[in-house]
Amino acid sequence: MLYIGTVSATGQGIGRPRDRSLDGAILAAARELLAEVGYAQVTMDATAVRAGTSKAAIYRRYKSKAELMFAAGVHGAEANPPADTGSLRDDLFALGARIRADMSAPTAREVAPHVIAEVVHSPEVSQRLRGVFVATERREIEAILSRAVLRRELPVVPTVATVHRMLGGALFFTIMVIDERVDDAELARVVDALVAGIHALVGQT
Amino acid sequence: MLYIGTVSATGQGIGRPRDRSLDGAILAAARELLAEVGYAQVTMDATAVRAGTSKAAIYRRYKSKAELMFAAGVHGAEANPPADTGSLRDDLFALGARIRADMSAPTAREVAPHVIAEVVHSPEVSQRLRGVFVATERREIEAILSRAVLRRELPVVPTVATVHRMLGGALFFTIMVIDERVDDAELARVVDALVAGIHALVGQT
Amino acid sequence: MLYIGTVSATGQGIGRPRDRSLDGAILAAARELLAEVGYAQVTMDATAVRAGTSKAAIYRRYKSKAELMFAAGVHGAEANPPADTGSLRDDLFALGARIRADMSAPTAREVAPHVIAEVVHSPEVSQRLRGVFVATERREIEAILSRAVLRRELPVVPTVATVHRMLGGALFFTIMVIDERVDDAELARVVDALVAGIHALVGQT
Amino acid sequence: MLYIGTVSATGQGIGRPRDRSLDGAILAAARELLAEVGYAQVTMDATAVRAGTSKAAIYRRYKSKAELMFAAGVHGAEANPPADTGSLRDDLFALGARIRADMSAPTAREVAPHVIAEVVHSPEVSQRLRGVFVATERREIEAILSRAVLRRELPVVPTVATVHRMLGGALFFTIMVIDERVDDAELARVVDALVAGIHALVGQT
DNA sequence: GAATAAACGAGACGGTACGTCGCGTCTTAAG
DNA sequence: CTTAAGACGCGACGTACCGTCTCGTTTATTC
Repeated sequence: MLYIGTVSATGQGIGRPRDRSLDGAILAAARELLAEVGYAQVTMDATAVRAGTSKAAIYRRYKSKAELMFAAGVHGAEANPPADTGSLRDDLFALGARIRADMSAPTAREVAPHVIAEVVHSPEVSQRLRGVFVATERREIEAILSRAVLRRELPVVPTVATVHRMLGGALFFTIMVIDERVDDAELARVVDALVAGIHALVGQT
Repeated sequence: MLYIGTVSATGQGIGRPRDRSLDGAILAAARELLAEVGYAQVTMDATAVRAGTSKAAIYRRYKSKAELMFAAGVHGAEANPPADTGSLRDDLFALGARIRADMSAPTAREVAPHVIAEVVHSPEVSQRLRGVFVATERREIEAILSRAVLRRELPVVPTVATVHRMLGGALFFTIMVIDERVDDAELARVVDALVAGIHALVGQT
Repeated sequence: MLYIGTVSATGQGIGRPRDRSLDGAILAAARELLAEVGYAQVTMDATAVRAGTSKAAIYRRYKSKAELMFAAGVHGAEANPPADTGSLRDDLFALGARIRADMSAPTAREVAPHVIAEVVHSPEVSQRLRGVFVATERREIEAILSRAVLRRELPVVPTVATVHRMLGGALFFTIMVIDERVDDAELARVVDALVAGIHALVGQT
Repeated sequence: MLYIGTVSATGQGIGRPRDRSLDGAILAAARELLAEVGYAQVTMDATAVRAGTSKAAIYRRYKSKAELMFAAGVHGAEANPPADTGSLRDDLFALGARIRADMSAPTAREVAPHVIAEVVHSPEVSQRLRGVFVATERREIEAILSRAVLRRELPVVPTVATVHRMLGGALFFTIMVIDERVDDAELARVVDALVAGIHALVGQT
């Protein structure tokens, strides 16, 4: 879900080459600890020990604990846009189901609050968040809405940001803040209401 | 907005009574520092100095920095339910505007992420959050929806939780996560879509 | 052994009179704790609780922890000069045995090091120590030596301070510093050597 | 004079080696502060600042303030046994003069009381004290007495411990407890008495 | 008998130091 | 040049204790 990205250059060239297997070991160790003890209790020392390496190796790859945690909180950030289901309603449901899954991942639940805590202080984090994560979701929503227009379900594409807010917000808020699970029935209610809202936004009664 | 609550007992009874003026001084100091330097940079020592007291006095009232920050992040938690505006749409707009204001407060923006970070680990925090903050908002929404039913705008009261998720979620997500401001026009779009969604939920076309 | 003395005035006169039973309760509590946990681990709060009273009552009697500990470390400071045994050697042995007993008392062993730690910094403590404790012992030694002169064991009274240093020092050093017990045989050796030394000091071969 | 010894392992081997220059800086800082403000007023923070380092570096070397103070109270513990002066009396005077100097050192006067305060509670401290400090002095006294036997001043070597008690005790007691200076005349009196006592111990009239 | 004045218990208060912990950097030897 | 190991500077945390204070209450003496 989140993708904030690592920072360090590859370091290819002269000298001893970087041990690529450490990349995975470090991330795996970080993810495990994240899930086991939680963000605040993860320490760089413990991560290094778990990964069978040293702090120096970690700091050569991530410039801070926050960077490492961000990286560890990311699934793969791979763009796997849900396929066309044939209707606006089902497309939104499929997207909602994927977002729900992403947000429910333990590592995501650990890391997300700390990312949004930094948003206020770091324009850079704020921009990376919008540029990668938000932009991806909005692109997917735009694709879904465009398909609906092609399908003649909608006359025009409504404000993408508004749709995004309502779908993503409802899920984020419920899962992260209210700490409730979203079952399929509830997701269906949200999506149904959202579809009605979308029609209202584009001026259909 | 947030109310997590202090923990310490009142201490009434025998012995020197708590200096009630310190309660305010400590909270004020914490709020000022929170707004000035941000959650992570607030220190208990600095708070004590700013409040003109000592760490011991703070720890007599809050059992950790987190508790103090939570308390400081609370506005007043006063229930000031928006008055009846005469229509469902305007009632929701007014409520949305108040929630927007609460969430935009600097102290709330600082503290909220840390609260939701603890939700996963502390059932107690989770319950306090739901029991106070969420319950209050849902009660207000229920009142609004009930008035709409009385007004014959709606045939029955729809699922309150769903409405809450969509309104609160859209605002929280936009303000805290996406880090965008919500102007009146955008709030109107959200509320309009939500009203349409509410009608859909209760089975009107 | 040590007598440093309490400080507070009696407080007789108008108002509620001091509860004299507290005097004993406080001292007893302090002595018990001193023996149980040691000087550093005795706290004023614990002493108050043990004595069934409050810190205020203690601080009305002693102006600091050090004062209380000093008082608690004192036996009775009662002057009970050993009776005339009939010979210099036996008089010194009897005195040595009493000093040995005083120094071996658990409370004395706890308090004495802290008293001598203050000697360097507080001329007042230094003077009180010399004026009460040292002066008493030297008076006793002078009495013993005078009796020996009367008995014709010695031609004149030697330097009292030197005799005091050697007897008191040997015992203090062995018990407090070297942490060895002084049995009667060893005490006898010390006293015998001291008697010979005394004769040397007054010029007898 | 006192040697209690540091505790931490050398830390030789892999990893960044201990900065040996810090060892000296920390000890020097501790000694300075000890002499300037006294044991109780020395703080670990101030010591760290004075040494140009951090508390962590100190605690890596000493496991508590007491350990550091003990180490700082030690002169050099270098065994510099006084040379043969040609007579028992002068050998003892020379040794007494050196002990007097050691005990008069400000750091020793500060630390010694606290060491002997711990003797009662810590068998380890008690043993270290006896094993290093007492053993060294007794070895020196034994050497002196053996030379006297070779010189035919004495028929046999008397009980070393008794001689040690009387010499060391008289000095310790006078300097640390009674808080009086020991001038050469007084030291001579003590030594003369002691020599007579030694002869008595070995059976000469 | 009421007023006064101080002792009492309980416990909060300001201050200060302790010892611990984690971050991110630096330094070594080994590869 | 990377790695493993671990020391380093920094700075905050939460705890503990001292000696003071502020209450409400109790207990004598004085008016």
